[in-house]
Amino acid sequence: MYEKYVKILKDHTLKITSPRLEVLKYLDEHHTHPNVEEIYSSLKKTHPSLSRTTVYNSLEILKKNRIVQSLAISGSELRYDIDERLHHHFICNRCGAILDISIACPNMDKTLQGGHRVEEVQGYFKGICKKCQTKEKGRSNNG
Amino acid sequence: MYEKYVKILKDHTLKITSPRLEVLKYLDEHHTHPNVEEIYSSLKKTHPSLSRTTVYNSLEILKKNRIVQSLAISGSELRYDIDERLHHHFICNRCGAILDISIACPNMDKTLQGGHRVEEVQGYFKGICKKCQTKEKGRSNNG
DNA sequence: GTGGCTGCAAATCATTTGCATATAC
DNA sequence: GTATATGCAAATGATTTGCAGCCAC
Repeated sequence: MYEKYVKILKDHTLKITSPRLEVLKYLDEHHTHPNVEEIYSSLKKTHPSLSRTTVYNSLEILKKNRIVQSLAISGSELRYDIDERLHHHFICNRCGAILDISIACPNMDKTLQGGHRVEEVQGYFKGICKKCQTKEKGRSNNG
Repeated sequence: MYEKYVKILKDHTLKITSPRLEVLKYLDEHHTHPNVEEIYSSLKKTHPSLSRTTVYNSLEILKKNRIVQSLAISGSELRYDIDERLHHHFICNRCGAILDISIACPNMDKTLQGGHRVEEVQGYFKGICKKCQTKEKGRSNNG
């Protein structure tokens, strides 16, 4: 059940603790780009002693080890994602859904014109998702 | 002196107020991607009655009118920029500088694979800027 | 004249910090 | 056994809100 996550932590020489395994499992099973509150309140149900601080701590160390990445796309709070390289994100300005975008952006992991070394690229696409467009058509074009 | 900014506001049928003109002028003259505090404390010197709230309000309405854009690139606070379309940003993880990147990312202003309508694209490139790389070489490769 | 804007103080909300206890190795 | 992680409560810091007075149009 947890071997997969144990392995990930071991591979990065991180201590194996319950909160880290749970956070990792949660992100692996929910590719919805949850914020801290969502992760916390969900895990709290089965692990009542869990604290928000620990969720923050766990995410922080997973992030430092490039196991997860944080997204500032929503504006108000950070959202988290298992860090599979080379994908970007779309946020719907209507419903707030955050979707993975698999187009490759050129110039990743390169040195830019000015000589700046790029270590990470995040592409944030904002607009109206398919679903919300359909809804709009449905009720003509008012509101 | 302010005609340029008056025109911008008029073109968007916004009321011409001193805070709006000053914020606009500040961003036009400082392409450093300042945060609210920087804008506020700078303008406060010459306009002592200015309030932080008004800076927030002004930026908000300028943003709604697509005259400025906000960047969530720094993590902790929003940074602002005169909104010239089609440019992206690089942040140096060492010194925190935010630089304009002029490469064009494909797939802007298009409909993505999933049928999502894109209205805005922000590319955040993170790494080590030229200057900081030079500094590092200077002192060998420790610390 | 009036609706929208400004500016103040208080509230909110995500995140961080300090610290005592617990636990992985 | 010890360094590190957890969990609690309090602190911080950016941003928002409520509201009274003011000003652009």
